[in-house]
Amino acid sequence: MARTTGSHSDITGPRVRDAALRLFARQGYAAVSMRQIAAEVGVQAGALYNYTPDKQTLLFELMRSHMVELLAEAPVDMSASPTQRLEAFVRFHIGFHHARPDAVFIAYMELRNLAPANFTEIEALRGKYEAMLEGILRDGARAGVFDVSDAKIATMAVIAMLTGVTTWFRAEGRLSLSDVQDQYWAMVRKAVTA
Amino acid sequence: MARTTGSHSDITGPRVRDAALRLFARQGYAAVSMRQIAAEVGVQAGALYNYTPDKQTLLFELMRSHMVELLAEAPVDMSASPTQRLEAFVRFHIGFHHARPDAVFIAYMELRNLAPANFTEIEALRGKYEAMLEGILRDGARAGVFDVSDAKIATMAVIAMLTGVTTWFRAEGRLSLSDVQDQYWAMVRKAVTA
DNA sequence: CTTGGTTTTGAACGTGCGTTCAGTTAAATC
DNA sequence: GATTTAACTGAACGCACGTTCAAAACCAAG
Repeated sequence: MARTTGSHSDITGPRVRDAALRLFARQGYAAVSMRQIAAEVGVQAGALYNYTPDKQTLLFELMRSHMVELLAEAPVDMSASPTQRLEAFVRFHIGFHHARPDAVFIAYMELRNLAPANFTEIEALRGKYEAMLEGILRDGARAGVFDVSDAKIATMAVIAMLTGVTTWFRAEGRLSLSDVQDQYWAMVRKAVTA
Repeated sequence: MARTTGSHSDITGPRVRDAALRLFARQGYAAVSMRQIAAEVGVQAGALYNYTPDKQTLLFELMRSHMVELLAEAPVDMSASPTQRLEAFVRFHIGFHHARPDAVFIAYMELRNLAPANFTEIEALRGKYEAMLEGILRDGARAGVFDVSDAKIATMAVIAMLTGVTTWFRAEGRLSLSDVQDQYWAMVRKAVTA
């Protein structure tokens, strides 16, 4: 057996995913060719097929790993109060998404380019994440500290609001990340508080 | 001069735009071919070029007419109180966007597929619309009825929240359009009120 | 029925697509 | 240094793309 360590694939593999992530986010999945990704990495198009069975799977894996990471890092502290849990969620969501603008863009924009089976799987992961927020809102409503007449609607409203940050916020600008987190938390808190 | 009335172009033109709107929204601009649009209309691909100089302009005109219509119909009543104006804006935004899900989808998802000059023009129109909301929030903050530490952030937050409705709301579901408008208005009101 | 302009067809253009694969290169092991 | 095998090249496959255009079809007016 030859070349098990120091293999180029340890380097090229991540570079393929990085290039695909960036290009898909900037131009859209359908508008990016395998040759473009290959050129970005510095190989020929054929070499990409050492790292993905096809273009569709490349997109799917990018989205899946993003969602898995999101779920793994989301704060879960059931001993905290609903208000504390909601604040942690809001700050986490903004911070996590801000650190991965390309992945966020893809996860929200390229759903329609997923093959049906892949779409189902990504949607299930997204559903889990939304359920975390919905649970917080329901617990708070039951405890009387939140006033949300429909937890599902409030969940969608808060997530849309938070995710929107990635469309305009740039850290070089007028505001710091924690400024933005503070202000969004203030708005969310007021919106749901009884 | 022959065939000035009863001309087919009066029929085919709108049908081309309708088909393009629907297909672009469902599959994305880059993933839709001119032949697909033509097939939907029932003509050959070449015939489309009687109605648009090229595919890019077809997308641009769809987006532009959507934004122009949005600006034309947005409520402007400077004699009303900031709270009343904000409520009218919230209800209008949800209602207008709900009636045009395909156009909304395109206007928010296909910006990156616009040629630079076209992008600039669409962004200018969007900026005008956002300025309407920002003006309401600033007026309310000046009058002391709103508490928004940064009107720009609040504008982006509210618009993202409202636009998110189109991603999940279907009128056949559990909730009516006015249910949704009521609940979003309740959340927005609480979020910005002093 | 003829005329004349509008609308559409159908074929063609060059280009780039995703993917495959035989062959080449290069590095780790013996 | 020979062997082994992972990694990559470069060419090719059939296909679909946006766009063009001469010719045909069509229809209202004269």
